[in-house]
Amino acid sequence: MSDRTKERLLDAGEALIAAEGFDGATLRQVTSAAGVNLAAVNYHFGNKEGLLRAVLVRRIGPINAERLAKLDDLESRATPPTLAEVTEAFLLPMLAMHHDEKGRAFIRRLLARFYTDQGPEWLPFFAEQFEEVKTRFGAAFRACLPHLSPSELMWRMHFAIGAAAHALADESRLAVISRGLCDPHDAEVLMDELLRFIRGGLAAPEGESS
Amino acid sequence: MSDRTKERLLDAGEALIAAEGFDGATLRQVTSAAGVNLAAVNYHFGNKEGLLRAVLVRRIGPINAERLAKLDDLESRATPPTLAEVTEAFLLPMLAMHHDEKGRAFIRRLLARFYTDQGPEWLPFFAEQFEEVKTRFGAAFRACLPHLSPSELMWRMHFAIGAAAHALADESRLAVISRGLCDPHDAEVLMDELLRFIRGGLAAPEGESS
DNA sequence: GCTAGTTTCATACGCGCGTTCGAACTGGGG
DNA sequence: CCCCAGTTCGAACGCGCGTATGAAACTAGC
Repeated sequence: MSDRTKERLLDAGEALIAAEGFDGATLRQVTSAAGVNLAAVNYHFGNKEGLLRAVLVRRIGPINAERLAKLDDLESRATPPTLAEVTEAFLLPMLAMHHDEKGRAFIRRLLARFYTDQGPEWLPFFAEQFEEVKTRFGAAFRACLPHLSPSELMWRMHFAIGAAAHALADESRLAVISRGLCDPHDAEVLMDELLRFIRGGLAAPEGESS
Repeated sequence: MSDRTKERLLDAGEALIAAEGFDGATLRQVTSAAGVNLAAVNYHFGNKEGLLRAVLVRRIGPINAERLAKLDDLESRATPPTLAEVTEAFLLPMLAMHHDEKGRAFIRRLLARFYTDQGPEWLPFFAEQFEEVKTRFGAAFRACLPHLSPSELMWRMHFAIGAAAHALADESRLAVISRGLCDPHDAEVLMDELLRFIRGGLAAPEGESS
């Protein structure tokens, strides 16, 4: 049965690429962890990069679907959504993955890393994966923040994503610099603080020009 | 002359590691770009990782020195520094590097990337490099934001660094998602918007607990 | 129970990597 | 003039990588 092998490869590939990075994880490690033959990756995914694409798509798809579903809910109500609600609809589906170990590993070492780290060759891939989310949430944020110019809103969404990606990617730096005061694994506090910071940043007074 | 070779290696190493990543850049590329023998890296820096450390130290040192100098200036005045001033003292030395091509490449692909991307084995290195900056600026921010609990301040500094690292690391994503509305290379606008966002985030209302 | 198609397997190839080593070179002090 | 410590050089080693290939094993339909 082919599906079994494919799934095992996706699982092992996700875990190992998350742990070691795309270059760091070798096909020998992946196939051996999956309990399949070395050649299986090339048979099922063409090559190593094909495996990475499949791993990313499998995780990103559901997250973005949930984001859009939450936004649908908000927009189907009588009253227009607030900034806090739109922000939550955007961030919660990602933060929810923090609850299980595998999801956390994926988001930290794969999604956040690749989103920060991507070479230009991955831009079309990400643009396609996030196209609908970007459009829909851009409009929703604009409705909450009518005082911002379009470009200013784009800048701030960009910064917000950066803050989120960085916070999610962090495993231990925060614990070290805060001397144990903050625990980056505590998803609830993280979400709380992150939402507050991002709302504050998004809602900051507009600049004088443009 | 040894210093010449060392410097050429640092220059070439910085450029190539920034362009290709640490794993991606090969010693053959680096030494050939530097016009020196392949073995020179191992002679002068011990091994490939030694070269990376030297590259990082050469750039990070002056940035942090300038940060602290700016903070000294602020604190030697009669009136206590404002949040905006402390934020600028922290961010400007990094953003100033955006003005020349090499500095930009370094900060984007090396500093931002490594700060996000570091494995646990690099934590002591970064902790040592940033120890004084963290302590001094932590105190300065706390003086500006007395309503925040220590842990809440740490979280927000963490998010602020994430937003900055992400914004600095970006080469073209913002231009794509904004459909050309925003130019991530425009250091002046970037600084302006980033400062505004971060001030807004840092100054957000405090949470109810802890 | 044979056959055609799909999937898995063992194995090998070629390549480029980081590192090593001893010889060749260099220039300033005896 | 030569010596010697510091530096550069060419060449090689061993290794692990991604990929390719062809045979073996499996799975259904007739």
